[in-house]
Amino acid sequence: MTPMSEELPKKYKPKEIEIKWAEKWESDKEYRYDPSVPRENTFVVDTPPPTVSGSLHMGHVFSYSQTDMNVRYQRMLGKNIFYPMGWDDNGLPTERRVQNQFAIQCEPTLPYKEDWNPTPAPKKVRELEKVSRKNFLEACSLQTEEDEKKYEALWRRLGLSIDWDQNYSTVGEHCRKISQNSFLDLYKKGFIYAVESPVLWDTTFQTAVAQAEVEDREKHGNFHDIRFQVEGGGDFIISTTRPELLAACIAVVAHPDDQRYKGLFGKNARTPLYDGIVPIIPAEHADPEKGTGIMMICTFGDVADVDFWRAEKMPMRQIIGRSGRLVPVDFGEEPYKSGSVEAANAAYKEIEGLYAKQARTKVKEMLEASGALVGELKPTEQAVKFYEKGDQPLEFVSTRQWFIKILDHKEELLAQGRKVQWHPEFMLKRFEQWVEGLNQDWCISRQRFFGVPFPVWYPVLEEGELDFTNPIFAPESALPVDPQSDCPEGFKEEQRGKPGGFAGDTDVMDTWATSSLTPQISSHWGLDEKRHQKLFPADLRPQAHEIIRTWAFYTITKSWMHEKAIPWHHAAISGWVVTPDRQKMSKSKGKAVTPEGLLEEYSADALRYWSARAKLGQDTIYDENVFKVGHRLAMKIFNASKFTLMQLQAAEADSSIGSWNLADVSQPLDKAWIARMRTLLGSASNSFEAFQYSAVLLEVESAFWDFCDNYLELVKNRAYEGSDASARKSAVATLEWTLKAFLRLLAPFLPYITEEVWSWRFAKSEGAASIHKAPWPTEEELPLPSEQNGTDFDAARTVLDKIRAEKAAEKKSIKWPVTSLRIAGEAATIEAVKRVLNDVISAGNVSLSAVDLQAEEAPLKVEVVLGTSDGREK
RNA sequence: GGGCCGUUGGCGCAGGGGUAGCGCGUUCCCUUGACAUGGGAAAGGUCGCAGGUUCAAAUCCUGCACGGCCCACCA
Repeated sequence: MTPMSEELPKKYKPKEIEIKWAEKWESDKEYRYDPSVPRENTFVVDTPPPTVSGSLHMGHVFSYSQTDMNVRYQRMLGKNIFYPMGWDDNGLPTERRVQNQFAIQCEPTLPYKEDWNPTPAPKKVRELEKVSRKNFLEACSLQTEEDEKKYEALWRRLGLSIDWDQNYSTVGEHCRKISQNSFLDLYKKGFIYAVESPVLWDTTFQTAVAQAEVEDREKHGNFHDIRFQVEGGGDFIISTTRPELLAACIAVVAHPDDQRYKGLFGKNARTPLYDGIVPIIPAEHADPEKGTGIMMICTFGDVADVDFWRAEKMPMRQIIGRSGRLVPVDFGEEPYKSGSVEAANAAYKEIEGLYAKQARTKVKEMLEASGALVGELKPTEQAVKFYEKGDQPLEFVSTRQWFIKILDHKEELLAQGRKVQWHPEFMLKRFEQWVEGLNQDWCISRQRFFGVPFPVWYPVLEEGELDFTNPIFAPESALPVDPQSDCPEGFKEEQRGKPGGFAGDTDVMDTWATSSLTPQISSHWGLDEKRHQKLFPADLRPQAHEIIRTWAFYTITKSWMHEKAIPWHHAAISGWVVTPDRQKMSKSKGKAVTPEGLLEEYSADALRYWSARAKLGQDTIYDENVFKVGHRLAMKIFNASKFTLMQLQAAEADSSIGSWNLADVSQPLDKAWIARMRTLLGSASNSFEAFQYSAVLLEVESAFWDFCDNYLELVKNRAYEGSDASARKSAVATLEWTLKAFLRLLAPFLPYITEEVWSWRFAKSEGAASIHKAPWPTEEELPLPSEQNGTDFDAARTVLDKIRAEKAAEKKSIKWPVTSLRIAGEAATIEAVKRVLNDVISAGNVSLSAVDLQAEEAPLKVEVVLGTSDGREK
């Protein structure tokens, strides 16, 4: 008879609850993957490894929570869950941060210093300390380890049900091994080649970049109208925004049908300033409508130039160097050509060593002085290609790079993409459009430091030159290797860099070349075949839409190239978090709000609730009001559960009641409520199967409020102190099952409050210590459906609503007595009302004698008359 | 220029051939046996515009406008 209610907590204190359970889940190793379970009972997630670049933001909270909801649902279905976390810590973002944090710069020629330790530098240091590659990499690791601890703490606090034993870092040994192995495998399979050719080049970072990392930015430019002379007489005007490339001009082209220039084809033009002699050639890609219709081809202004240069086998006059400065050239030597060498060299000396932009201004001045510039500059807006992380325009620079052949396989890759189920479906279009628009093979080498090196060396020839035609590959068994510090087989370290010896490939791989292997990294591809078979392909790839062209595309590509397989069955594409004016929440815009701060202010459950409200693929507005709504729901769960348990405990304390189960549900109102719940269970499961977690939440939430506001109100008197034992049993049996069902339905979204409430009673009674391993509620828990539907419940609610409205209109409290209740309507409705009448009059404080029911051929009519006093005598 | 998504009460969203829904906000009311971090009620929309299909269109089709995103455009 001890009232257990005293054991129930009085107030909802989210922070206490959440920290308590987060710790418990960790110490119980609640979310570990079980390798002994067969594949078909396992659900495998290919989690995105967040870039380790300082801090996680609300966009991360948003999308990672959404994945966790799907995962928790699968776990409750009884699936063994493989849900790893990785850190994408290699690559440029880390290098840049380390450079700023410690004021250091990598200088690969320097020797390693044992006793050197990175120390955080004061804010504005101009001089960067030059350190060896190895020291630099150590600083990188130090920085990322610290961040990764912070990241993990946040994920745990947010309640992500990750198996932390599966953690990996993309620059760690395991990933280097897989990544290098992938390189070797693709090389063997003929998908990889190395070639020296013009590639997209970032002059700031001094590295090649891939098409996928390029973005267009609108920039101001100016058309310079420049007069060219024609050999043997005549002239024409070219309109260009890049006059600094005049020295790199290799040809002049116009459309073959362009009457204005037809007569010039076959002749040579003479460039101003340099008197360069270049052929005038017809070319289809010249647009008569643009500029003056005749244009110069330079090495290299754009992709069209590269294509033309390659197709026509023209000479290469590469005047822009790797750093973006103009390199020295001699117009007296091939491949340069000039009618007046000395004047040309003198003119070029003026711009040699300048950056392209500076050279542009200088060339304009020189053209003006020489009289070759016609008229004024004409301003224009133009799209300029930039590396997405860079702030200087990309140039085409001819360098030796490793490539993966994707252009030859567009059709196969499209077919692979179509085998994946995309959520939402239209995201497949993004994938297809990207693949169709590809125009370069995937350049995977980067002239950087913090990354996975290529497992390759080159023989050094007698002259000290490298023999690129005979690369020496590391054997698979030796991986991972660092060709800068490891020796190839059959060589000694002393032979490094010496004629007859070897030299290591100095490049590192594109970070995507590694992260495109996340399914294989998790499955231990090439290392543990049994495990690989169990974890590959994965079930679910969650990711954001802006990286469909990189991460999704490259992952599909690699899986196809390695094993002719798709990497995962489902791709769930999340939207963005945007500001109220629909801008993407960027770091600068979202600075004021950190996930940590919001967790303090609200709760993990509230943040998760906000995440859960948005559909896949749909942007969501950052709105703290929604956190409040989530908080309110959690609190309601707390209070309504407490109240329900009090009813159960009161009934248990009554010896005339005994125990109960769903077979005891006998009252029409209860049966109707169960019928309503049955519908809910069916559609919740359906929606979750389609990864439509937001639809589940919406529906469950609305049913839950209906439960609290209506069913609980209607049934509480009968449950609490009903004199009829069987009616009372019916009530408590319904209440108990309903609460159990709601808690489980809400558990994927609000894992903390539901776990807390579950622990009050059901952890024991149901034999599932954690709600997150309790079975997902389905119709099978319910007795076979009777002829009952929700009608009786609807009837009760309708009448109760009328009574409430009348009391509100009369400004009376909800308890105010009703002295007359007349209900008229169709016979079926009246019958329904009759069946639930006892509950209605009890909830509405109506005396039974005051009720008058009339069946008639007319819409439902309810008349409520209130008493003149509140009925309390004293 | 091509593609995709969206346009529903002040705001945020759901619905998707058959009498317009939810939440927030607003107004009014209520200290009812868990919950005032609460409860009840009310006001508020001819579902972007124009055509078409249909007995019936917010819902399907066509066109347009506006917003967003992706891609292309670099003389």
